[in-house]
Amino acid sequence: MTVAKTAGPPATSGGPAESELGSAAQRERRKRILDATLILASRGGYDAVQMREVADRADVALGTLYRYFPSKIHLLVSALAREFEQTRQNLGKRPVPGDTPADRIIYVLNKVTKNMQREPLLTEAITRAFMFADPSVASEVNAVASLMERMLTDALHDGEPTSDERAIARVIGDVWLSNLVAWVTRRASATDVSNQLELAARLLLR
Amino acid sequence: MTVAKTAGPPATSGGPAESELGSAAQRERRKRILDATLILASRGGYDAVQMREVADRADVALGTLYRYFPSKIHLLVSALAREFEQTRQNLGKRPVPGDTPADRIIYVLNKVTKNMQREPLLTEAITRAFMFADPSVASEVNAVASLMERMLTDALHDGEPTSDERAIARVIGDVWLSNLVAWVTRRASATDVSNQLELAARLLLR
DNA sequence: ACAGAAATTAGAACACGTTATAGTAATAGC
DNA sequence: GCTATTACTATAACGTGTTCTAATTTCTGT
Repeated sequence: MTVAKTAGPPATSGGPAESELGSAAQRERRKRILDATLILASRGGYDAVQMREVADRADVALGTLYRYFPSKIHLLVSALAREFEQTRQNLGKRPVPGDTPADRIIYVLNKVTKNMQREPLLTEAITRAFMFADPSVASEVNAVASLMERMLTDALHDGEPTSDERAIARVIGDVWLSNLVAWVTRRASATDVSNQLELAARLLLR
Repeated sequence: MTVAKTAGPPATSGGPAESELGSAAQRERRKRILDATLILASRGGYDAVQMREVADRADVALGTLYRYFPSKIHLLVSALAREFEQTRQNLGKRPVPGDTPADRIIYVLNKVTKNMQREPLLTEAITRAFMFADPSVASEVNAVASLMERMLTDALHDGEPTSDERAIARVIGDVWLSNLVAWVTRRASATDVSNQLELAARLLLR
């Protein structure tokens, strides 16, 4: 006889403002978990993020880890979301340099790409999780995707983007993602990625 | 003391013509393995492709399966390569209909997309494998990627594509891949995918 | 302050990809 | 044909993601 699930802990997905869910202790736990995840990921990539190890480092029981993040994929994608949020805030601080929309987009893309090259193993871990996600992670993945889209449309100009611009941003986001995957699997070098992105931006924004 | 690896069986990766590697019995085994893989994948998706089950159905020992395909990912990507090869041959039979390059590209994209929607679980299995691949699968992945690129440049017109055209084809391939992933994870509907692809094609080929 | 509910813990248990081992069959070079 | 090498089989074993259980702690409402 199946029993209704318990109410559950701070939901993983993207409610209004994650920072205010649950008690202080719970927010602390969540933070420790994500911190441990990022440390392990930057040191050893996807394979090094082992659930038992994450739980240990975060000082929570394995069961608790799973209560907060129902799978390794959820965990990594959520970690990505947190990082991304931060990147975007950093970018948002000052206006994007560049004279044309294409230049500004390329600037943003290069910035993000360089960021990821600084932590290749972290990028590998997170990218693979992102790409391996199944429907149960859809909301987290969508959160990241629309963050990306917003980052790109913001680079085009101030204010609301037109629907054409949003389409362009999405296409560029797609190209970026594909190239990220290619880079992670070493099918493309860093300069390959830059070139491809620049080329795509110029093709779309001419 | 590490001993040199044995010569090994029919290599998985993309030599000149796969069909002629190894003895007839080996080619048979390889075929049975890939057939079993596709059957399981179409029935239950990625998770249903279990190595023990594949080996059973293909009437080979588990060890043999691993001798032919060093991992589940290799297996699925190789299965994809075989299918893709076939799709391309089907497409190649008659000239692509459509008056403009954009129309022809869109035609091809819709064709491929419809194909994949006919076997959603198979597509899910294969897409996830493709996206989860690590550097050790790079050559197989590259083989599929360039097949895709060729399919798209062929749709533009006869003969050798210019470098701009190849860039466009690659961008469209990227968009296609991203949308495929989105479709598989149910973040995008079939019509979403069609629309996105059409939009991208028009933006790039105007 | 207390009872009941929910969350957390420690640890066993399970599933499936992968690796390792020992024995048997097929094959190739002579 | 004979033997050394290679391929294959059957099966056990291991690692890590995930689930389950029982006991304990923390929280919540009164």
